Amino acid sequence: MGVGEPWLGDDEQLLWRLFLRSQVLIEAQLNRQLQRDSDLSGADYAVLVNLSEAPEGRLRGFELAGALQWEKSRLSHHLTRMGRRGLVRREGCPTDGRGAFVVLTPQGRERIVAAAPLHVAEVRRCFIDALTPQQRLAFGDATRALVIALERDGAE
Amino acid sequence: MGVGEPWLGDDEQLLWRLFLRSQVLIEAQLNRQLQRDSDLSGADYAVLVNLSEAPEGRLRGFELAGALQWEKSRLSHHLTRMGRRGLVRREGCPTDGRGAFVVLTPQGRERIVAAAPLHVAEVRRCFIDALTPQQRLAFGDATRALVIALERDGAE
DNA sequence: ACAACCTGATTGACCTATCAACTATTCCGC
DNA sequence: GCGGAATAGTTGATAGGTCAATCAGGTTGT
Repeated sequence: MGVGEPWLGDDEQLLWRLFLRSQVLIEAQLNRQLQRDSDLSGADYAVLVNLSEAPEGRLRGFELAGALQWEKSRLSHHLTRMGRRGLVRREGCPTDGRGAFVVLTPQGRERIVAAAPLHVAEVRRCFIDALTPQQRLAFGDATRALVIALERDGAE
Repeated sequence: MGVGEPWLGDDEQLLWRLFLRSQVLIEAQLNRQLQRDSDLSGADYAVLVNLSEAPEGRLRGFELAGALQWEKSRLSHHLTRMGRRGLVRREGCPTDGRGAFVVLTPQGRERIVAAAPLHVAEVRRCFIDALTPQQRLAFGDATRALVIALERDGAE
């Protein structure tokens, strides 16, 4: 036994399946809301939030990719599509010839500013308000432990 | 402010971002492991697990779609691809002319039997063992509340 | 019996994600 | 400074996901 049993116990199994299910449900719910109210995908929203929080609405590609935990090629394709819709723009980096800045356009900023309150309200409704204050504390504690373990693991 | 503030407080914001991040990280980690060790995607694995737990490794399409919470068209496309790889097979339903059974092939069963212990070990390593027993209890409690709220919401 | 409707499933078009290969630039050791 | 390794980003092929349309087979009401 010592190091950990190979199989999961019933309670562990249940916990894991609950977690998987919560992910699927909440992602679906929030994507629906974003699409319906703001014509944005969850991916679009995540990109726009990151840019809008950066100074002058601009980030280097690799910074954005890191923040989102996306592959560079996914980011590149996605930015091309968002560029076509006028949400972002690419700009060369003067100090590093390889690199590029991703810049929020004025329309992009308008869109995220309009979308955010509606989205936040949905997050509150589906997530925050579904938990008691005690549950929120305990949940945050456990989730933090999880994230820390996973990030240590991923960093290597 | 009674009904709930429009914006999220710092602690709420943090909780939400932790949750999002935990989802991204754990999904990525487990998909990587499945692909590397067993040449299966998370979706493949989920299908195979459901079939292998069903009597005789066979389920009606709509049952499988329900269990996975997938759209029928997603399932259909995915089964076509898995069929090409010899993991599953379709079979007509004698008692309902519209319907079809999805059946685990012998190779499919081999694959899931080989994949499961490795995958479970990774779930244990990344998820179960990253939490203390107290954290697991609290996490399960909160996640259950979340799932219940989301399912009530989705059902209407 | 038969029309209207519902259900289980498939298809095709389109959008998104991943992987491997590639280009261009910078960094580093010597 | 020069050759090799590492880094930033793009591209194209392919796999996966969503939506709307379709189809065949059941179900229900009259």
